[in-house]
Amino acid sequence: MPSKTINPADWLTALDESGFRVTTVQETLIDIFAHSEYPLSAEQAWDAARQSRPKTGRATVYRMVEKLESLGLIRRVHGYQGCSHFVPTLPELMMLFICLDCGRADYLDSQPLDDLIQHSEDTSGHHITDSRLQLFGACADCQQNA
Amino acid sequence: MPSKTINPADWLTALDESGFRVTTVQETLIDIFAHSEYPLSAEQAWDAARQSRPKTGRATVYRMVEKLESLGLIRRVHGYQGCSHFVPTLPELMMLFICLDCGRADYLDSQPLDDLIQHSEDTSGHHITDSRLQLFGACADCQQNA
DNA sequence: ATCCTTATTGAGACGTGGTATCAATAAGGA
DNA sequence: TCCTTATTGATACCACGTCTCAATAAGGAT
Repeated sequence: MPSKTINPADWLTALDESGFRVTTVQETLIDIFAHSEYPLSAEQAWDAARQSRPKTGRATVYRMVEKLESLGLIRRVHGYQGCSHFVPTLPELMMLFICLDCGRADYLDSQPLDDLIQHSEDTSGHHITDSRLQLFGACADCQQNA
Repeated sequence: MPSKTINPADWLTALDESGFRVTTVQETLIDIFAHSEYPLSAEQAWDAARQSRPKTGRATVYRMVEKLESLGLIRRVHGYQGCSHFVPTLPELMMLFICLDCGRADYLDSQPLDDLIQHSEDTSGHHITDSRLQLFGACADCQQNA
């Protein structure tokens, strides 16, 4: 499982540059998402947030998740315990693999997907503007330990 | 947009052969899903069902959707107005394209996806057991009429 | 055709995930 | 330090989906 290189400070900068105020809830939630190896739901993030910041409100967490997603900092994982879990986005690595044993996310080079999209456009005549691909299975580690 | 070849009678046969009783609600709902060119939510299917069969219950529709999905007769569309819309499954054509203009579903040959998965397994060492791919954009027709 | 068993249904209560409202709080520029 | 206003927290609310259970209706046996 490759190590992730995510810097919470960059996320705060991104929020700041988008014209949002930087608050303590944000720092808390960004820390939670940026450091999670596992897909997290808003509800789970709320639980986590209240451990260090008990008065954190539920709506705030949902608003924050929406904001982080719209800024492209976190991505929704479709089909892992529903469609409401999120993982941090890694730039340039858009293909997402989730291990169904340990639950961890892995990021794969998106070039094959880009190629697939190009090929599909060429053969179908459609103009493809958005895609989502989710891969599930057993990661290399879990296969070995099975 | 290629025409679909879906036969509602086959769906009833599939239910019958799976040991389920064949009922009038089923016929109604199968007709609705099998003939829809657009992704349909359970709620929408419920509305449609009550037009011809007013006493149809909500839970029944949800149960039926679950059954049809588990039999592989309909597929969930991820990321088009949420993740709770369904389209009929076309065997062998697993890649799904949704036009964001007209909303219609189109089915693409899944070979490129199979290749992508094979390639990802080879390069990542993960064993991939499940995948979902959704493509969105403007279909050939809508591009022309734009 | 009729009966009998039991899967399926319909109605409505319920639960959960997510949103809207609004007064209170706190960023951060003046 | 003050002032404006974005953000927050509490809570009411809503939508989607599930559970329960008595009533219904498939469909095999007679």
